[in-house]
Amino acid sequence: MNRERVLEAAVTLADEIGIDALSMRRLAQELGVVPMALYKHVADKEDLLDGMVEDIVREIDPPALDTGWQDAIRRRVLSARSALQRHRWARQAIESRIKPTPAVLEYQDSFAGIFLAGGFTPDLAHHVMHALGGRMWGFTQELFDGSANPKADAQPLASPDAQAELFAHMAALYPNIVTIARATPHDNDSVVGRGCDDQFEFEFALDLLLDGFEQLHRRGWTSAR
Amino acid sequence: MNRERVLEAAVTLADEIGIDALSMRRLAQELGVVPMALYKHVADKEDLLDGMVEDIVREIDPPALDTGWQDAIRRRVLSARSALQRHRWARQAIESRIKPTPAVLEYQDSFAGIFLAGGFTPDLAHHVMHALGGRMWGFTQELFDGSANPKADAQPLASPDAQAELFAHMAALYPNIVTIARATPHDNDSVVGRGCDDQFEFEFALDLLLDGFEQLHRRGWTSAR
DNA sequence: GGAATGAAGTGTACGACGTACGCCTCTTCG
DNA sequence: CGAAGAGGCGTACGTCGTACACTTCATTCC
Repeated sequence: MNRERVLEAAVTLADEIGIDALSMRRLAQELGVVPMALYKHVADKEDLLDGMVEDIVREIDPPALDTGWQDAIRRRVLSARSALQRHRWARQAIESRIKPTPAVLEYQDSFAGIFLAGGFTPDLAHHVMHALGGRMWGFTQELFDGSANPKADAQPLASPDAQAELFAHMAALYPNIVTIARATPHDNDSVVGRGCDDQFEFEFALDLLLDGFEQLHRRGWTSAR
Repeated sequence: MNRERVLEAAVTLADEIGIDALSMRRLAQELGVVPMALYKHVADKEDLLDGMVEDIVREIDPPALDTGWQDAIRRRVLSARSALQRHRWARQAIESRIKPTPAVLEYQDSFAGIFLAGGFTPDLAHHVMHALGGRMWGFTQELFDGSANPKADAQPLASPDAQAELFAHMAALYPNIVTIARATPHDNDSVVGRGCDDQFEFEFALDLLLDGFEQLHRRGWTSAR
């Protein structure tokens, strides 16, 4: 057993039971070993999580070299997104990290490299990377997306009557939300439920930003310091 | 003692010691009461956190009525931002919520209302709200901003020699990051440290998005469904 | 060949944590 | 006055991360 095996087991275990249910004890059990044995390969739980994030980041495709910056960024981000979708816990794990680790720095560096190679000034490259924010990692901050949390199972689905009443209630309290919800295809049954196409929303915002970047770039934008 | 007092105490305690250090036991102690007493006013810890988030959301200014949508949104978002800056733990707390609560729904509803009143179709309003994502709450997903975590104190600050060596090391491994870091004013001493003006970055991205929204709106953009 | 070394795994134990469950002590009201 | 219910208390259980001291056991060096 070595660090690699521990991290690998942790990743697949987190895939199965979620990051909150992942404990040192549970992981040790999975590896057929006593809990304290893990500490020979991992400094503490924080270090374990750091390592897990590193593993995920390394799953992201390297940047494409044969295209313009805009396409390269776009592809890279979408690759990151698909990695994060293979491991639903990863968003939360990434957000909880406090110190950058080598793989993460490397990722950010190559990201910066794409912009610089595309002719961006370091100044502009800096700001656009901030603007991308979490989107650089393939996620937006979606509030209340139960998908990340396994215990957000679909509840028993109330009777049609109760559902109609709930709807009326919502419409009275939150008319604008209901207006918007009505305008979106509701494959799902609930009013508040996610009838949204996450991928579409993600690309919508991403492209909006990328186009904005392109305009600033063309205009030779610079921060007035 | 009542729910209100409990929530209020929880909020100020979290302001002081951070959200991770906030335990039911610690909170009870602060209120001069035995831990189990809290459970008469709060269903469980999740409920406590829900309530705390509600309190914070209610601190956000109501929308301005005498301006265009763009200004109204901008002001509201910046108001949310300042609320979240008064309570550093709030971002993490918000992100950890799983079910929307009334104050949160109300906030989102009034947000939607601004777009709709500004002439946005429900379709476009829907997508732009997704695009704002966490920015609607006044934060971007800043990775590794130790500010949220009190234990990320400035470390002893290595000797100039060691610092130069670290710098050379960074430059070798992460040339692009260093290039960018060099181009930004480094009030701070560390290479990786935050020499960034968070407020500027936030508004940069916000305005980029708002301008993008405006263009889509003018062009009568609609999702091709 | 035998002792020293060090890495890998074990066992026990401690101090947190959230909270179930039952009890007590008031206030309120008929 | 007596019943009821609300608010606070005490104890206890199971879980967590991990400190610390121990046993193995393979490798290395004389």
